[in-house]
Amino acid sequence: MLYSMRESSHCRSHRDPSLLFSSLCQSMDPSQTPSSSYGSPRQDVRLMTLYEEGESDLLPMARDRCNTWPLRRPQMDLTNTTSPLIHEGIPEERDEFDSSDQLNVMGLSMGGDTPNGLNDSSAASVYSSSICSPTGGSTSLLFNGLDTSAGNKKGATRRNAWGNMSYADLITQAILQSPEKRLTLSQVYEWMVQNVPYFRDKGDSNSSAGWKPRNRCFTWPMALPPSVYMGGGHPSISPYMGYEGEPTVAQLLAATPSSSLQVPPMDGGGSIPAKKKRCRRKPPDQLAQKKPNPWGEESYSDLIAKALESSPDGRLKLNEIYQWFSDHVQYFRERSSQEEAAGWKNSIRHNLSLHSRFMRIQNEGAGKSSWWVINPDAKPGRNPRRTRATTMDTATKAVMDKKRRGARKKVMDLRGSSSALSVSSSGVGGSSSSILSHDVYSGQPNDDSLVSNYDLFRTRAASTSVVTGSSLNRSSPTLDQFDDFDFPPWVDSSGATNAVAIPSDILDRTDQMRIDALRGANGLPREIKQELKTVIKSEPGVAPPPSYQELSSVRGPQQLTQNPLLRGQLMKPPTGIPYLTNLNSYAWGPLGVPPNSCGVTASQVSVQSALPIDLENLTLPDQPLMDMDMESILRHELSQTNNQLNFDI
Amino acid sequence: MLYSMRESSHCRSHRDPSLLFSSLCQSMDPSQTPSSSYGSPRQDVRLMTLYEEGESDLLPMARDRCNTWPLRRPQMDLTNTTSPLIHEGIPEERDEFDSSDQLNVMGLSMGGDTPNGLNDSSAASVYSSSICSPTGGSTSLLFNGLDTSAGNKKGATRRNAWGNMSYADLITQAILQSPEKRLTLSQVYEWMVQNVPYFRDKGDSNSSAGWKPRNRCFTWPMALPPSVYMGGGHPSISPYMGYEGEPTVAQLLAATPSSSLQVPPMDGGGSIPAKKKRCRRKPPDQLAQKKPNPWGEESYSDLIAKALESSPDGRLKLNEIYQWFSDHVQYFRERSSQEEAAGWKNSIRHNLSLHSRFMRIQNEGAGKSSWWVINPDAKPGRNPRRTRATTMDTATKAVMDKKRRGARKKVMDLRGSSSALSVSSSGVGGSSSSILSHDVYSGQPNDDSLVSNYDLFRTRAASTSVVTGSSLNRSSPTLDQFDDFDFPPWVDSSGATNAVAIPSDILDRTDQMRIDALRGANGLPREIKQELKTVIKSEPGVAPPPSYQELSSVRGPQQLTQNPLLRGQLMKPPTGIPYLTNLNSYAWGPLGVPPNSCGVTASQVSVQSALPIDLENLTLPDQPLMDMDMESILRHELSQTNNQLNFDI
DNA sequence: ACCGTAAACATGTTTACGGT
DNA sequence: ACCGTAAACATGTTTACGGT
Repeated sequence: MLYSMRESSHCRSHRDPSLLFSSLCQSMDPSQTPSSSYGSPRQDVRLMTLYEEGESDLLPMARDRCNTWPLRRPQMDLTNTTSPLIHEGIPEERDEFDSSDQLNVMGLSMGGDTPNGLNDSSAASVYSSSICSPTGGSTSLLFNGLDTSAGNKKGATRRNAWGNMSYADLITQAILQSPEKRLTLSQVYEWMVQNVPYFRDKGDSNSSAGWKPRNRCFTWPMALPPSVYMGGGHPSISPYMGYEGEPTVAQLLAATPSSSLQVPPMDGGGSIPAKKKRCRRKPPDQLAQKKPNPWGEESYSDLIAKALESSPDGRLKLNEIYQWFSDHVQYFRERSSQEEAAGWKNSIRHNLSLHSRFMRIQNEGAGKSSWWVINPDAKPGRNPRRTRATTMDTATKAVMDKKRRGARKKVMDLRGSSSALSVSSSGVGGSSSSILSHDVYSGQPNDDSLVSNYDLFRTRAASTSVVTGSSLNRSSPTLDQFDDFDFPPWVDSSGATNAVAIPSDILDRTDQMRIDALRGANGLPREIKQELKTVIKSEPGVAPPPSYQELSSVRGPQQLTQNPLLRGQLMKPPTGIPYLTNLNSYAWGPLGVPPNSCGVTASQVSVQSALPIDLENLTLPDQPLMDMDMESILRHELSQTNNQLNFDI
Repeated sequence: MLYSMRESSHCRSHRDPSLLFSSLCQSMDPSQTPSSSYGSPRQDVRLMTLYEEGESDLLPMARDRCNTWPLRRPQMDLTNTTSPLIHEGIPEERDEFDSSDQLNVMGLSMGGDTPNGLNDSSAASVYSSSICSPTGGSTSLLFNGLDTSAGNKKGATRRNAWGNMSYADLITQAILQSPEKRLTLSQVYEWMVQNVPYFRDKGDSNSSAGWKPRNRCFTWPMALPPSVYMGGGHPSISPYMGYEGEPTVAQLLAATPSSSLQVPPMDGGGSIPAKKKRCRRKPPDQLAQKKPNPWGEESYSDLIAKALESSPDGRLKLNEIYQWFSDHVQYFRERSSQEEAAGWKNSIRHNLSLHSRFMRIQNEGAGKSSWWVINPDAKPGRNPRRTRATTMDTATKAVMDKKRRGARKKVMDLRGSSSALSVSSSGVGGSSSSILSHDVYSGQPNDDSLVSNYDLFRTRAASTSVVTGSSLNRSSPTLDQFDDFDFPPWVDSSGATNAVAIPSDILDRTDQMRIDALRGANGLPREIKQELKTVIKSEPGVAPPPSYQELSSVRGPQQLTQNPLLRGQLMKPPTGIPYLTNLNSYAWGPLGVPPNSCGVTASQVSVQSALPIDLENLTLPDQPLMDMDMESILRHELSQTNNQLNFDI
């Protein structure tokens, strides 16, 4: 029999809504925390409840295989009805439909029996199509089939969250159990959802990101039934121009392979162009609310900034940002399942990378992701975005090319030089010299308001970013990026002023120390300030910011109470008492280091008291440095001093 | 008609071997350089030659969508016959066969005409099945079809390397042009190869990584024909247990969907278990040669180390490592096409991450990838691998868990603390203090041979890696990693010795400066040393290492000639003239800084002459520091000095 | 122009598994 | 046990595109 297009519905919910309900509950568990480390097991342990075979103590976690799954809301939210957004939101937005939807168009009944006598002699495995299949209602499936024949030396180890069977095994099963011994991908998905408990809560047509193999390109139209595209008789669709060979009789007789059971989306029923046109109409409810986003007024960028500012250290890792979203915004909390979160997580990453407002800071330690901080040079509030790709014709593109590269370079400098401003323990000792480039690089009287930290940033980045070129064959394509670097207007890109970038280039890079300096310089946490003041006030003399809790536990609270700098972490340091970690970008500024167009003088400032060598005689190249190895230059310059370096202090 | 299994061959080569030849030439162009920056266009420009429509000046590059494509050699190498490896190597290795191979089993002829009169009214677009279809021999296909109906305001921009059509468009075309209006993925691939010029050189059944959508899981058995798995009558294969509904008559009549035309692999013809068993038999030629790998004796790890050591700076970015492989090893050079390189590139990344022999160093600047260097603490030659995953049962796993975490943590420390040893410009000034932890951390007399740089590394990493915990809700899962950190045996993990990690923790992090220090400490480039000596000798007084070429061009060669340190970059610096960038780990050592179990003394060494403040009174926590925020501690400690910091030097 | 969303990548980490 | 290979991820960057 053939299902009619309209009356067909998703098999699972069609047959057993209660099961769908329970699996939805699972997938919406807001207590779930995102995973942090690469590939570590024991995450998503909640899924263990779906697993019904033994040896459940060390299940590999189920991980998100795709970051860009389109985040359509599941059609119903049965677990959390407190948020109007869920019901006002995206559910009706079905113009970008899933492949199984598309496959539904033709409709197709899948037989419950095995009509063809293919001789697969499956003695061991017992699969039951637990929900949809006419043969079974069992929700507990056995997965002892495919491995039993071979000596399963490793059978004790469960390879996947659903058991020992690989995807290949499962798919093989699915295919073998199909009448034709072949399935479309959608049919395979469906089979998985129906027959593997683990996937049962992942089978919504629009929430299968984690395990469906079409992980990266979700617009891939899986064996679209012709009617979807033919329906409107779209004139741009070309006819079949010929596939080699003649179709077999069987092919000609074959029906369409669809088995999913949902109706096509409501999007413009008449003409569906082959070139998929995204249509994202804001749902009427939300329109009425005038909220720009379903979660409220804030943009992603705003929320990220909020998250970062709410962190005592002003920094968060990507995962922590995710978590902040889940913890603080109901909309995202309600979409924290693996599948649902992929989209907004993608947006977070996108925004982090895109906005000059944010800056990435390397987090040392293998396998640890970076810190994200507020860019201290970003104007408070929403910042203009960095160059964003826009579709334009070639000519425009060519014209804009150089400009764009320059703009992007600036952003890269800004963001990449985070550590350039960091302060080291030697900085504590008073010999940090990053301020040099500030004074020096502007090439004019000490105009802090004009120059800002930006100069510090870009100087260093311009000089350090190119050392790549030292590979033997000079074939590294990365060098091309810097061929036509745009200098800021106040920088003489061909003169000696650039040469003084050297001192800033070899700056220390204590990233983590730097973070507070950033905040001190500009990006102080606004929202959180009052919040933490309150905390401090409520526990006078005892309450450190959360990040000091370990410290407190180690040393006892009394030592913390006497420390004004501790509290100062979240405020601008009082004038005259420079922030410890603020030396480079902040503390030196107020002290009025005299501007000098020669970086050597600045070197003196920071170095002379510590070093007996005479760095004033440094001869610096009179060309821009962006294609030079700073290391080499510095080494050379020091060699000019006749190696009279004396480190025996 | 049906092709018999044996006589069938790949359509393309079957019909037009010359075209296959030319496209193979394209895909094997060894001059191709790997891409470097994220998503930047203009890479793979060689593919432009395949593009035959206008507006070719700004084509988006074709990027590799999948990193893990199995690297089977194409069946023939027509462009480069100088290497015996190509012909001795993998070609016959066909046990891990591609999906289209599998689909071939049943054979299927695809008609060249459109037998069914589906009414798609394609007025604008003209597709020709240029190679395989009986209708066309044209190699130039027009892709103006699908977009013409809608106002193509943005039609001027080519969205993909092959034109404006999305993958979806193309697939839609393919499907619509099929007799049944449905295709398997393999058939879609085949259609693409046959009908889209861009993909013409990418259509080898085992080299389509870049554009085939099954990007991440290549073992996905795409609608395997039953015979592949049923052939041996494997007992573990269960029968079809029931798919909902009844099969249609058409389904029952339907033939298998295969259209590719190759024979199944030679792998164990009798019983092919559903659980795919990887069989990688070394080809006989290679066996005879006794070379462990088709490219020779070296492991990936060896080659990577060679690459790094051959770099004047001892560091390379991932892309540069790729390039080195392509440039220096014929086997890889011959496999430098996007598809073919995916596998060995994956292996390179795998090795980089896996071996403690390698260390990643953050490269500042947004969007720039890290430097990879030789871990100075790695023993020369092949290093024992870091903990590698082994399949084991749950009990063993549980037992080993803690141990493994400890071991892995060590590796992480080793690798993550790269920048801890870096030297800053302030280091140039003489106030770097990273050696402190060396003296101090060993907690015993100055025994360099025993302690090694490892101590430096791990101290810092242990103390800095945990600052994460400061997020407000303490829910960051990353903290869990450090719950049971294993200290090296010579470290008192609960005593005061750890406290002195502080000075090293707040070290400067001039990563790039650090690299030579690393080499000085241990990982000096062996192979390249003689090579570069030769260069220097052949051009006495003029020849700098490659990385100084820009410098040379800027300043003229004479300045370089006088610089012993320049040449010293690739050698250990002469005693008494410490490497400029070597201060932390190297230069201080020979000077014999007296060992002291209190880090404060070390601080004095580096700081006292530069700073008026008295850091000797630092009170340090008497607990291990790995769960503390160094920033906070330092700030606190400085606060103990009553804020009498004076930076006005 | 800004933004959310989707997507295509590059880079990096970890686990699995078969061959030796 | 080491290694090559495959694979499944996480993280980060960039482009595209539609809505406003």
